[in-house]
Amino acid sequence: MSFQVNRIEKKKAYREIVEEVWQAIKKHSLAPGDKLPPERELSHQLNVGRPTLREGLSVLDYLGIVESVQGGGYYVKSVTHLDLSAHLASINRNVSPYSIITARLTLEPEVCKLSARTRTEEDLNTLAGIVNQIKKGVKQGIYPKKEDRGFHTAIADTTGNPLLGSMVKSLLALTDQLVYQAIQSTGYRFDLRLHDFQSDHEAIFRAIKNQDEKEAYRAMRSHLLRVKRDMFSGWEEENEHSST
Amino acid sequence: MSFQVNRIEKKKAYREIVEEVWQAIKKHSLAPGDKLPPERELSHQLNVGRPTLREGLSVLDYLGIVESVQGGGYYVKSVTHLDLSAHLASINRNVSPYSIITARLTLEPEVCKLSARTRTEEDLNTLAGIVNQIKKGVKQGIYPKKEDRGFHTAIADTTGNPLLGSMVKSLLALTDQLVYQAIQSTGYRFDLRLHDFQSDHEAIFRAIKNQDEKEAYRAMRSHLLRVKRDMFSGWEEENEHSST
DNA sequence: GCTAGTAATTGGTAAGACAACTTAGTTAGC
DNA sequence: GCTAACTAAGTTGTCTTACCAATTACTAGC
Repeated sequence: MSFQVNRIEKKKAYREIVEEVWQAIKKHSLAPGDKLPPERELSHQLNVGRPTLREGLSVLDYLGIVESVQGGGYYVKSVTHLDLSAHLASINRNVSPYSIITARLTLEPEVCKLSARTRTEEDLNTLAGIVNQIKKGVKQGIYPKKEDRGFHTAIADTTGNPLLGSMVKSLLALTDQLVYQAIQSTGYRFDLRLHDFQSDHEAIFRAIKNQDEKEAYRAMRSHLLRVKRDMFSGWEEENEHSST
Repeated sequence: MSFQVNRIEKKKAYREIVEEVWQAIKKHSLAPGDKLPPERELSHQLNVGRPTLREGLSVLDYLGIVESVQGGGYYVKSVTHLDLSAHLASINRNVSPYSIITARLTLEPEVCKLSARTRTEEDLNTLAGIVNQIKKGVKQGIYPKKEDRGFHTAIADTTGNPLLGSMVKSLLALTDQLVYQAIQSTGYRFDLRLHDFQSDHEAIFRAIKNQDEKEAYRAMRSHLLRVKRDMFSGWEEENEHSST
């Protein structure tokens, strides 16, 4: 056997473009909302042809990292994570509301438990703020959806694990998308009992604050079970079996 | 408020190409390993220019759904899930081996527990086959990596939940990638005690077979903890803190 | 079986027509 | 005078055709 050489991998140009732009965003050289240079200029800067540049930008566009508006330019979208699930759902028909809530039930209680162990005092402040905003919203009789999502993602972030954060966020994005679809196509209305909803969140927060792992797990699980119940109340429960 | 109209969305051509090809794969008109028509021909069939077609194919290539080899053609890769994590890792520096194993520890025991509840007799046969192959490999003193991965993904699949399957598979793909990187750059060698490794798998299988949810959780957790220990033995444990 | 040459195919570039948006300037109405 | 609506020119993304380079697959000849 001859000596081993590392395979020289000539990266495709479009991949380098994807990484280049992504890195610029990661390094905050490009902030959400920023405008990228025009195609003609950028292709010259990167020393690639315009069609090649467009291959890279198409990937970023498809992934939801940038947005192109004809005549306007390319704009950096605000992404805090790589949301793969969103377009997975648009293509994969096997993803049902039931499978989403089951996945959340599998993942989030454990994440919550981990959060109770790893959360810092600073994390606690963030969470407290969100819980307060939720309380305010509920008082006005509205469902503070944005804050709800924020609460769940904030917990995932307190674990300091980017993978867990990404997974939880993707599942939440999927939830939004599918629920929205259901409302659009069937007029289905998701009836949430706001009061329980709020006390659930407070219980979860309290457990994380007290670093009570067991209770954190239990509280999150019980919360999601309630959401699941509310989602499927009056619905055919056969969904359970068509969730392959 | 006036009547509601659906926004007329003029889809970008490349997006239609992505969905068209993806659908063909989903419908099994295109099986893994199949060769796509040449760019020029396909672009003619789809009635688009070649650079436009390439934008779509680039997305599919980046997502790992197809593979292009220069001079060879485009081939459909065998994807059972959308493996986004691989690219996430190549771009996101925050993903450390530690965060991967932590994510696995968070997710897989719960998945295993769920599997104990939902597995069918057929699933059991599949798992038994894999366990047997692992035993065979261990007997020969080799680490049956492929079978190991197969075991974990098979368990995820028995839950019947495509999201859980996708998440577990992505984490496994990430593991492979990062471990490979570590070996390449530092000469690091991952020393696994094969015997324990095998008995772990048998214990997990037994628990799932007996539908013992609690034991399934415990067995998987203990298995992953062992893997974690073996991975980091002799390594600076400070990794724990740089896993943001 | 091996090799060398040829065809097929992807990788990448260049230039241009077109469509949609932006901007600035102009006009109409108050 | 001031604002709002229209207009026209410039900017920018969208997509096409055409061309060459690099790599792989194939075939003929030995």
